[in-house]
Amino acid sequence: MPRPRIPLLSEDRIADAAIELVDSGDPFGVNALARRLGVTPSSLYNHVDGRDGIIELMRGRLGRRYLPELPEGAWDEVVAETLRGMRRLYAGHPAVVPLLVGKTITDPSVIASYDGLTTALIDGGFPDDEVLAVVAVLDSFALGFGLDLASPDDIWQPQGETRTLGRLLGSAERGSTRSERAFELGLELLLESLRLRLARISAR
Amino acid sequence: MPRPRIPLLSEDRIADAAIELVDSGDPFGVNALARRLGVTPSSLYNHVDGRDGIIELMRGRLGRRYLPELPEGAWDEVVAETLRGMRRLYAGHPAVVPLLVGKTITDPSVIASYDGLTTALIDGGFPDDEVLAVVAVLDSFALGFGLDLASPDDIWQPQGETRTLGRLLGSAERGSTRSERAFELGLELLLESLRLRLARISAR
DNA sequence: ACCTGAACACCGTTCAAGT
DNA sequence: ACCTGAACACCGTTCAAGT
Repeated sequence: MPRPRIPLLSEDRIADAAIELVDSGDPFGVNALARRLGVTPSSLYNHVDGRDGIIELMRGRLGRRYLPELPEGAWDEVVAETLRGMRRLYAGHPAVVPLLVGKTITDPSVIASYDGLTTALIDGGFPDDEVLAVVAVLDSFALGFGLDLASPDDIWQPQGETRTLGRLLGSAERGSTRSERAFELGLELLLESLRLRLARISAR
Repeated sequence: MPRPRIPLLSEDRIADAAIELVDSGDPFGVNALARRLGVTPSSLYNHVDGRDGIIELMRGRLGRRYLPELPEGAWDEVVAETLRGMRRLYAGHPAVVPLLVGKTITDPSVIASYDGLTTALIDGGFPDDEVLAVVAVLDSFALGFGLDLASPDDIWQPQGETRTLGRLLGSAERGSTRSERAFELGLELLLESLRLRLARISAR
């Protein structure tokens, strides 16, 4: 079946299938993705810039679905809203997180989300030369969390005796509840001290 | 050269060569590692449990080099000391960070480090059912930072106009200085509000 | 016990050929 | 413009053979 009248593939169809593939628990790969789309691996290269290109498409597709565009309100509301969006994205699709790390972000809607964050912080009164550091902190926190969600159920597997860790792991809440609590705790901690810091800056 | 009188390989030699390989910027792989060790890929399987096994060996080797064992002092000193150890580890070997994520931690010395963290928090007065969440927050933060260090120089690459992000990126400090400042900022923020939280808990 | 070399199934990517 | 099928270089892993 060469050159069908209406194309079998498109960027969106490829991105959606890729997300489905990864969500299903199967390892991500160009060949597996092609199989799922009922198509030859080489066909994909008519639409997409290789493996990394597909991953960037996934990022964009998910960003548009989960991240607020043009968030409004006070800086701390924007921060909370954006980070919660990231958390929902990562929680909904944990297995994609490891694919996203360490790759340059180009997707416009995701860029827009970070732009919203920086704009809110500037408008809120944080100094120019500090905003990117704050964004890096927030982003690291969220990403680290996403990876926590993507991790195997037992992140730590002590082989011998421990003083405290083993005991706590035994009685620990599992999975998403525990993780959501930890996330909200971290967000609260970060926001609280950011407010404090801003107050000190403003007082100068 | 089959079966030399003294073995060519050992876990430590393999781990060190793997770290060297990744630090050099070449992509990690069993074949590349074998080449660097002057050995056939299949030889490695006499010492090591495949690709993932090698990665866990790297974690252990680096953990022993950078993480405090049996840290002493107040809980917040232990937290700061441990996180700074992680930061130095990640900063010294950023390219290994992406390999470590999402894999179960079994190496005893790394386990011991997390055990030290949980023990310090318990001793400091944090309640049993909150400590693992706090550790998850701290770990997420550090790991996110490691990944930030491992990221390409331009994490964000806006294609079109932005309101703020583009301008800040233009005047941003680059590389490790910026990253270290952001790390210290984040650590400060987290510790400050953890202290606040603990004070509230104790006051109850 | 520890290394080699051949073999295996699989990976991402390129490209000529077809319509 | 968009798909196929063959081909390429490379990947991690297994295993019999050698000492």
